[in-house]
Amino acid sequence: MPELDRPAECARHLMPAMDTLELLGGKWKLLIVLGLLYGGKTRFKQLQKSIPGITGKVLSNDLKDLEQNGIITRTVYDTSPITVEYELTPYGRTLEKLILEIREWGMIHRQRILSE
Amino acid sequence: MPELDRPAECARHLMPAMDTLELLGGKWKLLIVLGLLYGGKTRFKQLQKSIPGITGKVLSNDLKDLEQNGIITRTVYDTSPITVEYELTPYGRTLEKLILEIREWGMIHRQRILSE
DNA sequence: CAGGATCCCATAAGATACTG
DNA sequence: CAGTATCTTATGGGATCCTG
Repeated sequence: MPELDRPAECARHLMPAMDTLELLGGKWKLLIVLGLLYGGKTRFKQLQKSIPGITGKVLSNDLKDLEQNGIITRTVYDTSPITVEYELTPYGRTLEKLILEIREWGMIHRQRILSE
Repeated sequence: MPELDRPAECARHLMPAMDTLELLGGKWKLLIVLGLLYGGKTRFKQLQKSIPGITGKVLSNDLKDLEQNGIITRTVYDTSPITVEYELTPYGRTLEKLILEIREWGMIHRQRILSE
């Protein structure tokens, strides 16, 4: 039996996971997507309020990043003052299962911590 | 219809996700767990080779962290030189579904990127 | 309202050398 | 082999102020 081809193993097993980590990495991105999953189309300020602790700058940066990755869309309305709404794309919504799973595990983990 | 109780919403929806992020956060922890999922009981050096790019220091730190969180066990064998093996705990294995899901999404994402 | 511009800092992570 | 110690750097993120 030949040794495992490590580089190939890496490409097939680890790299896709790294891709996801890169896309949703950082402290807030996943929570932003989660917020949009629950809130639907949401304005900037409203989104910020739904994620206690996040600053405007970080939210702005992360939203840009998510938009460039095709996860969300940004729509500007020419009101006065202007309003901007963010929304998950269909592609972004493919993250739903994953994110709910992450949250689910966290809930179980919380039970475990509390019952210790 | 009353306004949503934001703090409570936060606690129920966002905090569990943050918990998981904290536990698996950083650049490598998830890959370490993934490596142990695939490789089973694994020695330090072997684990390092299975995760190209990770340095000994980071691997060591992350393993300590995962051990303290009950995700993995560390077993020292009194050979010469000593060998140390790491293994997922049953609790750690509850992360399997989640981690495979993360990888799965990354694979689909990869397809999407390549076919653009 | 939605964010850009700045400044600042803590910390994660990399490089390297060393040890029981 | 399985780490630890030390140093260095990059950057993610926080705080604050400003603007169309």
